[in-house]
Amino acid sequence: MMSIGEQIRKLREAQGLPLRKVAAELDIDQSILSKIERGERKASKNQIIHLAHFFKVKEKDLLINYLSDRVLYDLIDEDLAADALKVAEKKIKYMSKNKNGK
Amino acid sequence: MMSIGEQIRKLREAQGLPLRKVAAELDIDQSILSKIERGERKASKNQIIHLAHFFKVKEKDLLINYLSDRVLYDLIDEDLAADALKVAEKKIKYMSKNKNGK
DNA sequence: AAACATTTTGACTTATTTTGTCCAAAATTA
DNA sequence: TAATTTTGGACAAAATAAGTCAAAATGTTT
Repeated sequence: MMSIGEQIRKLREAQGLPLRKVAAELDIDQSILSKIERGERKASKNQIIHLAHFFKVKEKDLLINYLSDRVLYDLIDEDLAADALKVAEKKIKYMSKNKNGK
Repeated sequence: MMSIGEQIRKLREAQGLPLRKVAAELDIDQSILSKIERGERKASKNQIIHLAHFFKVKEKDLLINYLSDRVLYDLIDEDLAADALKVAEKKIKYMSKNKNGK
């Protein structure tokens, strides 16, 4: 279990690529990618998808990690975080049971 | 189980108060409160706390509902939502186990 | 139905946050 | 130490969010 930033860095280093190369692929400055990897900035969903293709891993794997990080970001410093997550799960279940995703 | 907006509206109507009154309490225009109640706008955390005091309900009750809604907002339209929530829970547990909340 | 109160809608403005560029300093590697 | 890579920060641009205001719509009384 690791953050999306850590995961990206691991993938990049596994290929021995510098920030510069991967950043160019995403068409952003290398400093931003550096910040994304260290959790100082958030990536966009499109960037995550792009990286999944580039590194040849399943979109799903990166996206789940990405989305869970975003969720945690909302709950940072909240001691009700765990409770809120539980309620969110119930709401999700309720929604997907009754409605067609609306 | 209901959204934070629905909950606020229920509380307000239970007191027979018009939007105008409660909005004045929050020091915002009534149109915004209307939108908050219908989920068209998001309330701030401070507004939620203010409302909890005003309606004399536990902060915790409103906050959990509020936070879970925010989490869902991130995950709307994501079919990986349920998976992401599960991972988020694991991360939360991991964090609160090892670290002091940092 | 007229009058009144409340709620909703939308056009518009202002703040705030996010996302990025650029470049230099720091760190790492050769 | 020279070259390469990574990080940090000042700044700009873009996107998002939050608000005001007034009019339209809806609901309620008399």
